Amino acid sequence: MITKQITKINWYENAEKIFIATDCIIFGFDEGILKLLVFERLVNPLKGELSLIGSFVKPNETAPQAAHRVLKEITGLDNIFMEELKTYTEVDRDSGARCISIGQYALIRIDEYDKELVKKHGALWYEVDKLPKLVLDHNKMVEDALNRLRRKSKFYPIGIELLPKNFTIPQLQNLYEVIHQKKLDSRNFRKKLLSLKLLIPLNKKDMSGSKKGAFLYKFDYKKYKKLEENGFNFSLFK
Amino acid sequence: MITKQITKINWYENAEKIFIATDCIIFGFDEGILKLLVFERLVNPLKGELSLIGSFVKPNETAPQAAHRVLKEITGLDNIFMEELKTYTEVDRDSGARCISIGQYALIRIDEYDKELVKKHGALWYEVDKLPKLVLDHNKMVEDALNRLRRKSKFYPIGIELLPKNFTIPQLQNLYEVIHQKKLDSRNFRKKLLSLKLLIPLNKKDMSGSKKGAFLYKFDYKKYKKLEENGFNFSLFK
DNA sequence: CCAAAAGTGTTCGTCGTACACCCATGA
DNA sequence: TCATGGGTGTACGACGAACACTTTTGG
Repeated sequence: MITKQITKINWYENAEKIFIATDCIIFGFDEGILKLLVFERLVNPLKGELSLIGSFVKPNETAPQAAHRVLKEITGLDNIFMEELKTYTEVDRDSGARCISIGQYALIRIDEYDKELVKKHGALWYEVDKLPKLVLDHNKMVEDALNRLRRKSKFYPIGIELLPKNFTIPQLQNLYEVIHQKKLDSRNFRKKLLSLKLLIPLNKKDMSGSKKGAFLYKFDYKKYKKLEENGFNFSLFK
Repeated sequence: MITKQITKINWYENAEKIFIATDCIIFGFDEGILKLLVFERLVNPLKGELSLIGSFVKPNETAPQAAHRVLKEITGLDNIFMEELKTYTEVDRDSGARCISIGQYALIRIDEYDKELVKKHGALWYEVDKLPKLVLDHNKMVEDALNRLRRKSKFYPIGIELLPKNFTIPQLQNLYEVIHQKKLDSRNFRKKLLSLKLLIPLNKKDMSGSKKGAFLYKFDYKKYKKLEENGFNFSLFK
């Protein structure tokens, strides 16, 4: 027993600990434009430079917990859609110290977040295709997250997370067109979408987008979940 | 400048370093069975128990480098297909110390690895559906990796990495049937596969699987790469 | 000669795609 | 009344799915 304990101590003593951070790639969809929430650093190091919102992972929390903690702090939102992207482990990615980062991308509903809080923390929305230089490897993280968003939204209804809970079909089409940088035929889009029977009609119109107004729907998450378990693919175009 | 330096030091001093490991979920395909390479621990801690093959990430290497290092050590192989799966960051996942792990799954060609080396390191192949209890959260890692393999192999030709470089169409079909736990129609499978024009015929037969023998092919990686850049999906069934 | 796996074509239905007009409304 | 975006139907082609028999050869 004593031997085992000693060996165990040696086992860990042979290794070196490393700083571990998590960075959030936060997307929002505002007036037909895909945007990213970045952060003007209020403190050193790198004060004044732009970066993703991140944090060290603390000894008593998991990486997702750390990410949700900072997201809550800055947007006021719980229950944000967030998913691990990948780790960034280059030896010299952070000149200050050896530090690996777990990239996590988040999709937030632009009508829900706390605008005061965001402003207070020096966070700003940038259009994804007009991004400034960010610190360290953060631009690469954004690029990776965009690719993931594009690929994943082809087969999973994660785009819905970027729209208000009640949304119209033209809004969703517009979102898909922006994400995939491609015009879609509205008749085919609508037909395919409705054939999935995953939208619950609210029989109310949203009048903000046009004079005629467009019917509002909400997504049937429960039904989708059941379908997904049987290998169903949510795909709206090829 | 001095101020900045001091602030910077404080920035990192507020954080705590953590042990960081990487674990490899190594799949192989042998005689129609999907297998996993596990490791009987030769040293403490947990001597004698079964685990995935892993290592701490050293101060001077990235996580993929660490994974390739241990894979080379144990199988003798370079250039193994390997991809990050996800991180495992539960606070108490390792009772010995706070330690997060980056799971990476690997696909190896069962005809290529160094059997002597593997034996020497106490590594053993287990059928994936007859897995024993592994240490820590390693069974969860395997489950996650299997799900990834199933999903990803539907749209990307990663299954090829599990077959010898020269393989037959029935071999590939068999692999797909095993991965996706589903019988496929050989006529439709063959037709679809050949229509992609991604197999280079070798005009040689493999006689090991039947009396008649089956023609050998190799995969046209170059051609696939070009197609993939244009959004092409390698998919052999629904 | 026979068992066992490899290889080959056709039919049918579904789904993706292309395409043009009317509707409702606020200004 | 007109400009703007919302909503609807049809025809065609491609592709996935179902399905049965012949070929080869080692034993």
